[in-house]
Amino acid sequence: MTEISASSESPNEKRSKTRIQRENETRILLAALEVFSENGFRGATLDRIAATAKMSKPNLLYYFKSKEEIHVALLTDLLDVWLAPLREISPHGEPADEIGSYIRRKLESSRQFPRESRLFANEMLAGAPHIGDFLQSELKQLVDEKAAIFQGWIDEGRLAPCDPRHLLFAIWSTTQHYADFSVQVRHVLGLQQGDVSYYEEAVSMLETLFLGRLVPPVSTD
Amino acid sequence: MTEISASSESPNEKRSKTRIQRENETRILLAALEVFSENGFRGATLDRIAATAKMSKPNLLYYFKSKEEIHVALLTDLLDVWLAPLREISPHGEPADEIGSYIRRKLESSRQFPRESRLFANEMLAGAPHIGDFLQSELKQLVDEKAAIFQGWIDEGRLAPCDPRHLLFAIWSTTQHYADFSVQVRHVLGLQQGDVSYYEEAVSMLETLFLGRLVPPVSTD
DNA sequence: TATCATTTTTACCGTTTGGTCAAATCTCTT
DNA sequence: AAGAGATTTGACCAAACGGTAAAAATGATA
Repeated sequence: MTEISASSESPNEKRSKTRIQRENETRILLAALEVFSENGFRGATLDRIAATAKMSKPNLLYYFKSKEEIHVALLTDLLDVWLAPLREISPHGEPADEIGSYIRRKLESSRQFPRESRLFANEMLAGAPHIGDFLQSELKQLVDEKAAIFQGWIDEGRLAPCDPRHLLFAIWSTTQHYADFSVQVRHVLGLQQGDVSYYEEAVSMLETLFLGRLVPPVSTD
Repeated sequence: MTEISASSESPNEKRSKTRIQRENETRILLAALEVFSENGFRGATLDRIAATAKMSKPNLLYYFKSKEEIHVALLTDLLDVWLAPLREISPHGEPADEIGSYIRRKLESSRQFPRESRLFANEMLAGAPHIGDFLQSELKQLVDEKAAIFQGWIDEGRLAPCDPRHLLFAIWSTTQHYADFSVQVRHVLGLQQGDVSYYEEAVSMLETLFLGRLVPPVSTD
């Protein structure tokens, strides 16, 4: 398995990109996101990606020289999206505000980028063969940093005692669930295919859950 | 896509099973669980399943007549495992006890059957092509029933006001996360491959989270 | 130990898969 | 309008894919 490091485009490592190049690369990446996020890396096929992108397979391979290269390109973009909401947590705000807005950012991310979320989930389920390094280095480092902030709040009595890392796990899982398990959510709630109206209820539920007791000075009554 | 309904075994629909038959079917199912749970239905191959089961592919197909039949057999077994903890929730207990023990049952299920959990997650990510009916009928019905219990508690002031279905989503996601995203959990916590020592911390975190405020009369101090 | 059903293997089949190649077409610049 | 470079296509390939047929090997039973 090739882990991601430096991304290199296919036609002409150097010269700036053509209009057609830019258009087609986005089309391919969009189609690939659709297919990879549904079936995972092994379950996806170049034929399906090409068909979704309305493009012949050899033409697709003119822009990305392998299935893996497309996947790596998607994952690279994804990791920024994934980390962005976490980075914003500040040690200077009120715990309730910081956690509350982090939850809202993550939920918003689930609503806006459900396929990216499923792409990430698929990679996890497969054992993170392509982004293991990222998890161990970049992510771990950022989590350590943010966990320290939480721990500080706990020590000051501004946050209920708990394991900061597991608090993050709880936030990640509950928010991503609405993207990754949206089929189940919709079926249980009796909603149609494209209906994502449950996000308002989700915000309310998760704020009640995470801010109700974990952050003592705040009352949600 | 074939939805599951009645399961039929391959050799001899009627006569009782041989020792060899029983042994080989379990070996196959175990190997298939390993492969399907990592790569999903499309990403899994009969060759890999056969290799994992230390069996030739035609021999494997002597016991199950298609890839799909193996998958259906696994999903059928899975659904019972998945529903069991939910069924146990009783309207007669204390909200804090019922929710607390439900969380512990779900966490225990994640620890004991992580591959089953990932199999389920893969099916969700793919859009539930095989168990869509189950979600809409059996699961929805059971959820409606249990949600009514929660709603009763809310009306009696024994549970903080919230959407009962979304409360269930939160419990499902947080508990299953430890099985489905175990790679991420381990990497972030800096643990080794097989190390699942984080489950104790998880119990503690989730009890703090779900029982801290949602259930007012109980104090976790 | 002979017999019969069960189990396993070997050799295969048609299709799908990821990927290549050279020729054909298109686009942009001059 | 012509030439060069960028783009697209059709024909193809070897390997992997899900699955089959029939013979060979094994197991149970009398």
